[in-house]
Amino acid sequence: MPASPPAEKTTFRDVKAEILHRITEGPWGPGSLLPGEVELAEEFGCSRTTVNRAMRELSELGLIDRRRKAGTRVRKAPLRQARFGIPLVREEIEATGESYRYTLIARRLIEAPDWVAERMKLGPSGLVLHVLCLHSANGRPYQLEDRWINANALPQVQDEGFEAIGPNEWLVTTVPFSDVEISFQAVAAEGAVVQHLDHRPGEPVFCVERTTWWQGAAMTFVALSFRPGHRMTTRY
Amino acid sequence: MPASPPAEKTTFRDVKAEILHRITEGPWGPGSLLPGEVELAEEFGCSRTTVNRAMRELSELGLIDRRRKAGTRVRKAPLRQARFGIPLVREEIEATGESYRYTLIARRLIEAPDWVAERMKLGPSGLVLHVLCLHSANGRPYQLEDRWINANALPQVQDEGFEAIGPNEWLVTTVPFSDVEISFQAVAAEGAVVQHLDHRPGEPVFCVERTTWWQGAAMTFVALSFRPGHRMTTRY
DNA sequence: CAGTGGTCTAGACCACAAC
DNA sequence: TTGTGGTCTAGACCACTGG
Repeated sequence: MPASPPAEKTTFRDVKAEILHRITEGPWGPGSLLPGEVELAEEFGCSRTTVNRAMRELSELGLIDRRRKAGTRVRKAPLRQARFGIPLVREEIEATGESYRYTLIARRLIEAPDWVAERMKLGPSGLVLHVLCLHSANGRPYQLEDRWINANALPQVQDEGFEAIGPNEWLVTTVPFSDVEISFQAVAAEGAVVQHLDHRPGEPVFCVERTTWWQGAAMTFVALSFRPGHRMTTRY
Repeated sequence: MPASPPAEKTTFRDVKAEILHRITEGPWGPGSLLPGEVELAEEFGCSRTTVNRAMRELSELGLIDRRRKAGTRVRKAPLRQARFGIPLVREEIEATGESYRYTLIARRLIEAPDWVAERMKLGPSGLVLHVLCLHSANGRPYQLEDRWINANALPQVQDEGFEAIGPNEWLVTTVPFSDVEISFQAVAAEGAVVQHLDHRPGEPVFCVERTTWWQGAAMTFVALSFRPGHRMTTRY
């Protein structure tokens, strides 16, 4: 006689997919109340733990709203959130099949200018290493990196010439961080951006700024300017 | 005699925090191999399940790399990823304490122009509802919404005048979606953006484009242009 | 092949919040 | 007060993959 088929267990992925299905195409429209975990566990023939994990993940995705005693409801307006990967420039470029090149433009150890000191919340005598460098794709300018590194907190940075590798790559493998603030904006091209990035003065530039903190102190602040026409894209 | 203290159980949060601590400030530097789940469970006096959840979440955060048989390692270059919330404009504005106002500028039912048809992958005779509207904060223009809605897939949209509420709010409570593509860029101000958003021609504009799909068809495409100086910021 | 993570289970207790 | 989700446990089997 044939052995009974493996009788696959219901996985939390199965449950998650089925609930998702019922939400997007089935009977559970926006605002509706879902059955409790126990009930669903019975229906799906699995343990409550499994249902719980499925629903927890849907909750993290922002599709449902869970409250003790009140139960689980489908969100009326799904929490819209997008995740962006922030790759190393080198990887971003090489991923498209283009060749990557790094060029150091300037490197100075100085007192932080006021605006930088403010951004990084440096006290007086804020010694910083300022590095300006260019990342190119197939020989054409791709991204200009305007980097400021806290030289008091990271004295070893003074031994780095950054002739061959960018501060970006040095930092990620050397400096821990606990907190990152990142912002996107559109600015008008000027100065170094015009000079090194094939921009005409006043032309729109997509710009990313990032401050990295560790133990309450800013380790580094960077302004990244991209070549004309750059887009940052994601799907979810 | 005093009852013995509650003898708090170790939670997965405790474990997560402790591991995080050892990674960022302790002995587990980038690249190092962490103890196995069983070993950690013994050390922390909890079940393997608890350790597993803690490590799974750290893995989702991109801080550690887990592989069967190989064990768990601290990532050399932490996966950089940023999460951006995509709020309704109304909420974004009201959250800052400013007053919100909606203004309909234009509404036309037309054949999709080529560039829109391409974006939304519409076939021939792609009927779309085009809505242009403005979101203001404290009476000043804040965001211009250039919206295209698939009128074949969503015939009921033709009954909506959009005089009082924006297509944005109508859509989120009406149309399900399975897939979203979003992109950010810097563009030069022109046309309606200049006319309605206090931009001078050629001035940089921060622009978000979003296409929303359901069951393989594009439901809507929108281009959002922000007032001068707008920043999109997040922390993680 | 054997070690490590991935997941399921059945049961339990608890915290919160709606009633 | 009581129902619902949040979490822990101890044990089990399995899947992947490195050596």
